[in-house]
Amino acid sequence: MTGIKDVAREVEMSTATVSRALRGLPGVSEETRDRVRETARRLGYVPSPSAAGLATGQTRTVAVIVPFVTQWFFAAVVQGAEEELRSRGYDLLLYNLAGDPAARHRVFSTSLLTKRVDAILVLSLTPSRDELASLEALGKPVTIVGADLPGWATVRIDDHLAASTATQHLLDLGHRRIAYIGGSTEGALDFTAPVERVAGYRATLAAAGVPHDPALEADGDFTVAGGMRAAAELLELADRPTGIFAASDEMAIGALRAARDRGLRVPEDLSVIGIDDHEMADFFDLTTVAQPVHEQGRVAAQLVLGALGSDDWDPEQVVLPTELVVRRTTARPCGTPGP
Amino acid sequence: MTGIKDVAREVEMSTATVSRALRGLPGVSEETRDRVRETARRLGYVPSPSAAGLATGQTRTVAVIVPFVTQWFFAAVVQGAEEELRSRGYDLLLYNLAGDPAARHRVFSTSLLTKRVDAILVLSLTPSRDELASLEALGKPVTIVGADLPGWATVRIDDHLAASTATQHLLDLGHRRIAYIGGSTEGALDFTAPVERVAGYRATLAAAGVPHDPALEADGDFTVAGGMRAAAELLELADRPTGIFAASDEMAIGALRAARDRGLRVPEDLSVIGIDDHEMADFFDLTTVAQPVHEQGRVAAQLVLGALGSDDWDPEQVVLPTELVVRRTTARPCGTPGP
DNA sequence: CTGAAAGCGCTAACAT
DNA sequence: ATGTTAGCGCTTTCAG
Repeated sequence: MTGIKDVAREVEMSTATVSRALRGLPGVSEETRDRVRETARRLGYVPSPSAAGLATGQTRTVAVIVPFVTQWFFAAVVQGAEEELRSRGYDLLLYNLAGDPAARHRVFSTSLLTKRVDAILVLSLTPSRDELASLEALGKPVTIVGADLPGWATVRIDDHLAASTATQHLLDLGHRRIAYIGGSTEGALDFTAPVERVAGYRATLAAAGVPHDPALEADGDFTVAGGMRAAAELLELADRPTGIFAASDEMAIGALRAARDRGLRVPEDLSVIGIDDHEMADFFDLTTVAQPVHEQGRVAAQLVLGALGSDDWDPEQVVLPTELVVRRTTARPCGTPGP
Repeated sequence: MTGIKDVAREVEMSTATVSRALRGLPGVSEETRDRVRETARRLGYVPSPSAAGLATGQTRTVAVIVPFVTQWFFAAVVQGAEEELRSRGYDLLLYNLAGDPAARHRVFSTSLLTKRVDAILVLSLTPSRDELASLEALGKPVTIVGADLPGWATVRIDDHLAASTATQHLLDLGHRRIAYIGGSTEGALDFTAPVERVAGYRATLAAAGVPHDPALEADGDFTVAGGMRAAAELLELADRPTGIFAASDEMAIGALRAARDRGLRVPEDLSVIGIDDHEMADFFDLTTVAQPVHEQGRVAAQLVLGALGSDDWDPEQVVLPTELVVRRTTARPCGTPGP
């Protein structure tokens, strides 16, 4: 295994010079730098991250904590973050919680991450008070994707607005019986999104003078199967909804299926709208409120890397825009006169 | 930041003893061990991976190289691997190629990974000759998921058999015009699967005495959109197929949509079968050949960790079973008498 | 069963 | 512009 000493010996210089030359530090003649670079390349020299890390206290690695990699949304955010990190020479350590509370506890509680990474990206889960304290205690830059946490660096969409946009779209089409499929607003993995989205739904309905009907709110667990179950219930209601707003595209897709199973036509008998603009949304002709998924990963990585640069970091709160994408699962309810 | 010295001072012992005690090495009295453990816990001591790595030459980290994290299959394999690795105290460094040839080249060519990880997991992409040479040169345990590479540790399914099972299922139902949607068999990310699957399809057809028709083979790029495009072409054929075998569920789902767009009923007018048992397969009532996805990740991790234990490693080739899952997208072609 | 001391491979002051 | 000299925090002989 060739080390820095081998390179130094070869160019007949000290390891210090080699180190400086290779890292582009000032105080090395151009000629020396070239010679060192060339020699290092020829010898196949690769610096040891362990040694460099021990000497500098930096690992050039960031931890990405994600609830479920298998969910498209998270995978896409991870991908965005990975691109940005790699382009800046950072490695990405993946911590997949996969709904395991023990895993979650381990990752947050012990300072497992302290000496392992330079910064942390937390995806779409709101850390508990204790967990926030642990994160803070790490004394490392942390960026949270998908949560609204004053004082912390966050990147997210305006969930309240997104929900409002979706609900308003249905209202504008003439719907009044509008159901909501969301996720439980508490639990081991408590996102901010569920809370804000249901609030946006309610507020928009209220603003339109539509009375709130708790029977129209169902829990779809943010999965296709859950969305299907929830929609099935809603569609059994005596006074069934004419429109369903699902807080995620996956649940909306489940709702589509539930409608089909009952012989309901979409959008003639039932309108369905989601949030995300999932990979498969176009495929399902699903009307949705699109959010920049990949972009959230990139921006989060940028934020956290920015912090690594300057020492007086001001945790920024980035809110990325959403956009209504009208496809073919929403229309005026039957019997409504056209515009 | 509390280090091993702090713990040593506290228990009034040498750092050597503390190190031994904490790592469960022999030669430490039970009493001392307990006291050290307790003190370390109290002080919130966490060993520095950089320092330990420098001293031992081990990083307790494994690299996982994946073509696209956003594809469910890969994400699921990663999740399986992550669980296994974490349970054994290893960290997972994610390298997402995302179709970027430059990224791929960087990861494989330079010995970037040499001093960074103890072992490597390569998912579902067949390394080129050069890449294999680089991997070999690392001198670290490597396990490849989804490829059949004699001499290397691999875990995969029998792709030929899976394709054969799918094709035979269609044949058994009475289909004769059976189309195949696969992926290009060459390219930057050349999997083993495409090659083996198309071969299985052809062989099974041949064995049944069905003449080979190149017009019935289309490229679906292993994506939903690609599957839809490919199926659209196939269904425009004058003598169109009565059955479509897609080499992945995502392409099969695309085919389903293409059929629907043309007003074809599935399975009455067209049978469709895939491979994977994708998360959404059940939802689409898709008949498929299921493969153990999560399991492949776990087993791959086990293999590679096993290698880390013993020094005379015998690279094992694990083939996991597949299973035909008949749902409701396949049936006898119209006009065929029942059994 | 425990301790002293010598590194692991690199970086960072401080010299020159 | 380059070299010398200490470490970084842990593990590991080798002694005792």
